[in-house]
Amino acid sequence: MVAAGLLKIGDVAARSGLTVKTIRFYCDEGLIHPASRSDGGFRLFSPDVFEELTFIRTLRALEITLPDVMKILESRRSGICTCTSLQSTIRSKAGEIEEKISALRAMHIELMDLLNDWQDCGGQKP
Amino acid sequence: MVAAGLLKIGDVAARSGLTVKTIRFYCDEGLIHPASRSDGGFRLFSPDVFEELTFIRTLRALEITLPDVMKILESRRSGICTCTSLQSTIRSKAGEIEEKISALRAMHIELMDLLNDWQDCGGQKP
DNA sequence: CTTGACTCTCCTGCAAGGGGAGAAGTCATC
DNA sequence: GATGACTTCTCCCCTTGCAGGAGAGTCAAG
Repeated sequence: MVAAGLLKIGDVAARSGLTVKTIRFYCDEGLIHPASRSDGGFRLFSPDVFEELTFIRTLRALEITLPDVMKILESRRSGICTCTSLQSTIRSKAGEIEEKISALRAMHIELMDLLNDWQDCGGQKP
Repeated sequence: MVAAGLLKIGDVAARSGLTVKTIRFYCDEGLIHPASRSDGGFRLFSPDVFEELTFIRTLRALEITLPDVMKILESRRSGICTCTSLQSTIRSKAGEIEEKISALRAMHIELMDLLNDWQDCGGQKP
């Protein structure tokens, strides 16, 4: 063990449910930062990273883009209240989700209509 | 005009609502085929292409992938009844859409809960 | 014949990572 | 201290469905 309490990327991946690739990618993108590096160059993470990764996962599940996630994380870290921007981001996402839901509903109805029309196809070319 | 009744890619784009880039891309991918080429190499399309492009747009709006779209188009062109494969494709897409809708609903509820929890933030760091 | 609009092919890039190569680090054991 | 198994490192290419641009060639009109 290189340092007490610090975790290697594989441990972080296993406990967070994300892949090593993804965590490395988030580091490269500046979303998270390893607490330090081992002498050999291994990324070493503080356990605090799990809270951040959970936060990131939540935002990503809402299809918030990585640049937006980064902005929110930076605000959060800087101690500036992100309530307003976060709320507006989330509110707009909620709106997008509503739109998507109705678009999908319309699609679903259209699909069902299509299937009904073809019930009696009988092997003919459509 | 190089040939009577044939359209250049720009005309097809303008009337179909797709971009020139997209049409060229569909040609490259083999989804559609120009009726011929001009001596200088311009793609020339029969007006029949609009029907196919409309069909493609419908399938794409359902988020059916281009390879799947191509399969369906090929079956359609070959005269083989595509009812079965088309129906199964569409049925699975309908299933996916249902899943997406419920996932989005869950997200939406989660978002609303989040927003409600933050009603009384009062400028504090979350 | 020239001009301007259109089109050609080829290359690069996007989101959000995944896959793999080849080299190097780490840890436990002998 | 050396070995062997496992992990991690960086670097590069792949994905989907196009968009953007470079540089060159084509078309139709004046």
